[in-house]
Amino acid sequence: MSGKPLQKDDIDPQICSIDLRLEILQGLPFFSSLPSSEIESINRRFVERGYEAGETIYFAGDPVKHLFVVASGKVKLQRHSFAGKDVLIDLLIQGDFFGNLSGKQGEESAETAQAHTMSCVLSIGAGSFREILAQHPSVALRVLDIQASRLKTAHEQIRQLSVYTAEQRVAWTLLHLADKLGSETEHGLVIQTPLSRKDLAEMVGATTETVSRTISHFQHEDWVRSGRAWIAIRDREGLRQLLEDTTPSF
Amino acid sequence: MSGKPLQKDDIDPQICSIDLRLEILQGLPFFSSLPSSEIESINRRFVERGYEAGETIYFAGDPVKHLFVVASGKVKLQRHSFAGKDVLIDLLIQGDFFGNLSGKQGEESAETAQAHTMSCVLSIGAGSFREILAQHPSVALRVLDIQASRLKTAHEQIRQLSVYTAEQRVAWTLLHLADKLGSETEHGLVIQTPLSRKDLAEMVGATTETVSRTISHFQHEDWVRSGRAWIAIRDREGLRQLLEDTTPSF
DNA sequence: CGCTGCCTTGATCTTCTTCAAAACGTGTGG
DNA sequence: CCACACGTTTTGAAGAAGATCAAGGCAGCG
Repeated sequence: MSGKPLQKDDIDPQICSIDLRLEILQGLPFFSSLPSSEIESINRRFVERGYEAGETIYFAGDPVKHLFVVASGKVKLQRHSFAGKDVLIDLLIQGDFFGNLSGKQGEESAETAQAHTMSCVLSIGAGSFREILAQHPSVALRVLDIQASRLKTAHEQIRQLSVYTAEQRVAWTLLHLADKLGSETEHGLVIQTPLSRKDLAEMVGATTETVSRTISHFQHEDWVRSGRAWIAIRDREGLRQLLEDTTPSF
Repeated sequence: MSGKPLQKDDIDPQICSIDLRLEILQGLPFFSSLPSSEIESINRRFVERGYEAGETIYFAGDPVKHLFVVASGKVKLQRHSFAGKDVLIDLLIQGDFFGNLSGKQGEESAETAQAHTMSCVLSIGAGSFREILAQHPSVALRVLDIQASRLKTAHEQIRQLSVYTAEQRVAWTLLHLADKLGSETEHGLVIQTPLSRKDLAEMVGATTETVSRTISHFQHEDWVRSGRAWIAIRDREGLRQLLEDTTPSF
């Protein structure tokens, strides 16, 4: 066993370089159809900003006037409830957008956006983004597709919360995260982001204790390996079997 | 007490008249910005069809090639799990769209769409709808807004399932349905759709027994009045207080 | 008028939360 | 480099919420 299971996001202090910006914007699924000259002009309308891990980008209730795009790092969206019972709605990675997509200026966000790791985030005024969409229908259609697929994921999450046990939800969430963030290492398929028991608990709608017990169980079965804020999957099949008879494609 | 609490949807056998079609399409939030000549030409690209209550429009797993719009009646979207454990994801009313919004032809639906009451549904090929969107950016932007607001609702549902008790979820769902479908009658604010305990159970992620007990409780408090497949709300405040300290705006 | 399916109510059992305390890891200051 | 302190994680035991199993009641319909 050598070193930490999580690979450092080796990003310079200067995390928001111009080069990176252009590269990200070109790589965005919804801009990829545009000529690069057009992308460069769009690039000029974006503003970048770096965030420390844990720093808040905006709070639930704030009037949000911008659309944001994750250029590097990870951003989490969460909803709050009484007694600090938060829910982690989504974990966004490079290329994902969030914030105000709609025309309504100053709409209040229902979610808090927080940098989960050190991140670079691009932003553009909601109105400017709308102009781009109006000028480039192909972009609007791509954005629509992405929203549709997000809605699908959200619906699957609703189903999952409705019918699964806590253990099944943890298994499902780990498999989901592995698809999104997994990378092979000596420890197994490591989910490449620092993931505390609390984070996981807020994703599956359970307490940290329940998640801890569940992970312990998974470890005894040798399905996963885990430490402080990291998890690696060693046996996808084992986890998948927990969902047996219940898993559609998603 | 006179008659049934639910008002009949007084729609002729001929539920899909041409008049209705045009009226619906004009009333759609995303077409409202277009000149009526344009709407008439769009109208010609839609096909209508009536469904009996309980009839399936498409099954989960089917390749769906059309976008559908509810012209009259109610349509429910559900996801299935093992052992008949279904989840009622959404209840669509006049003007709501569903089906294949994306470009991908023949994409498999994750949901089953079923007529909850006798319904008239308009449909258009997914490709044709895309053409309309591409030609009319204003329409695309409106559709995008609607999707965004649906995503918001879905996220709120996720939060709710994560932190609320079954009783709170029932209360929340009733208030939500009252906003969407409520109409004042002598019995109170009646939710205008036949709503069985099973339907409610599938909406809140609980068993029919739990829902039944909860409704009984609410009735004893005189917050609601209910019978076979109908519910009326007599005291919004009572229900809302159950959500105390926990309710954001949504 | 009796059948069928929905709704209600009760008793028991499982799952998960809550409360509590100990073990562990990590970073800090001596 | 070690020791201490803090936050996270683990584990245990008790309790509550909800599911399940089971039976009886009621409404609508043939």
